Amino acid sequence: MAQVKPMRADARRNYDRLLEEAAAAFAEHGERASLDDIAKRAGVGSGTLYRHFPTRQALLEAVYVDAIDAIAVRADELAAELAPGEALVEWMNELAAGMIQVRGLKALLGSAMADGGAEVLARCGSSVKEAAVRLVGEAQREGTLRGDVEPIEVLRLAHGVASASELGGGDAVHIRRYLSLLTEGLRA
Amino acid sequence: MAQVKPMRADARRNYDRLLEEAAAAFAEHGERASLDDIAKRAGVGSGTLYRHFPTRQALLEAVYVDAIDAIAVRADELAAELAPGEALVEWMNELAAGMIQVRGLKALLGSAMADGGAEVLARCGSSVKEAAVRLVGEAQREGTLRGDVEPIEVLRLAHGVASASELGGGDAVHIRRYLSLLTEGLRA
DNA sequence: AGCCAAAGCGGAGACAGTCCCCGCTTTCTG
DNA sequence: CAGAAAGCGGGGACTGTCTCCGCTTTGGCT
Repeated sequence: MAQVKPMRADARRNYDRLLEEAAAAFAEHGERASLDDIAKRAGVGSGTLYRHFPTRQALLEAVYVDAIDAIAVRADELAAELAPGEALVEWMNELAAGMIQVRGLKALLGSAMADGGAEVLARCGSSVKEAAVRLVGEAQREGTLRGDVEPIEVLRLAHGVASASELGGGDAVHIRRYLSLLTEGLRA
Repeated sequence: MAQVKPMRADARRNYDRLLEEAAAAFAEHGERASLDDIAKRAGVGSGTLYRHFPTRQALLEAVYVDAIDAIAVRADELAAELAPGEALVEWMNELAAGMIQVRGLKALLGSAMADGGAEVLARCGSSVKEAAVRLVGEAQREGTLRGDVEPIEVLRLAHGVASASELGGGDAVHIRRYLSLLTEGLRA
């Protein structure tokens, strides 16, 4: 998705600098870090920040595009290594872990998975959705995943697992535990 | 929990008025409604609001004590009407529905279910926790619920179900669906 | 090289929210 | 009914968001 018209050199410089500082600030202070502060740290005026990224959401999206793409790529790696059913569960595990560890990613992906959130994050959310479609399809063809489960449901359940795990501290043990309760079911 | 020393008449009046307006404001504008605005609507200064409720959390807690108690009471009603396993599932369903419908309740109960959140909401959170202990115990004794599931895990899973359902619109159909996927498990 | 239109910058400032402080008012007590 | 204590309230400091517009930088063009 290269610019149709290349950015002016100073604009490009500021854009990159902002992205860099935003990543640092979000990592340090959480997804609610002050935007004006990010601008200051990047050595630009706040107007410049808001021109490049009209909303906090837009900035978060730009910052986490890489993390989101990595999640989508990871789906294919797992599909190549493991049986379809295992690949799906392992992917959900990594997806939930990513949503917890990378601060702000859960809310961001959440809005991509929300009912009318299609347009908001069309670009980066879609690669994750496509990955889900593939993994779910294969697991169902294999016969280890319930046939009536939709890919979007799997994504939302991963979000739910992340939410539940977060309450317990959000470490790997909790994620595996709640994911296992989901895959196995609560029935005796 | 009556005051050891009764409140002064004007203090009591303001307290009640604030609670009333806060409930209206949270219902209307969500849990992030302006606190100064609530004070204004209640006809008191912001200082008065902050004296009675030092944090937003404290105000939310006070507003939703009733809703939370109702959830705890509902556990016993369901236990009397249904088989233990069904009572637990139905309660989780109502718990998740409550967390979505009563705006702010999900975040509030979330902090009560969080790892170190014991003290924060000791009072109103504990009645819910005790209800969970009862329902889980009976369902396990009956043999319809996995024996290794902890009550706190059930609460966190209800929170997770609410999170997942919210992404789909948060209506009753979604809640039942995600809860059913959890109880039955994802395996074919 | 030098010009100049357009692209882009940046920070002042309007606005909204949170929360504290402390002089003033109301209530309760004897 | 007076005095002390409890409580009030709103001004104001502070932080964050976001816009506006005069000024600067850039890059194509000669």
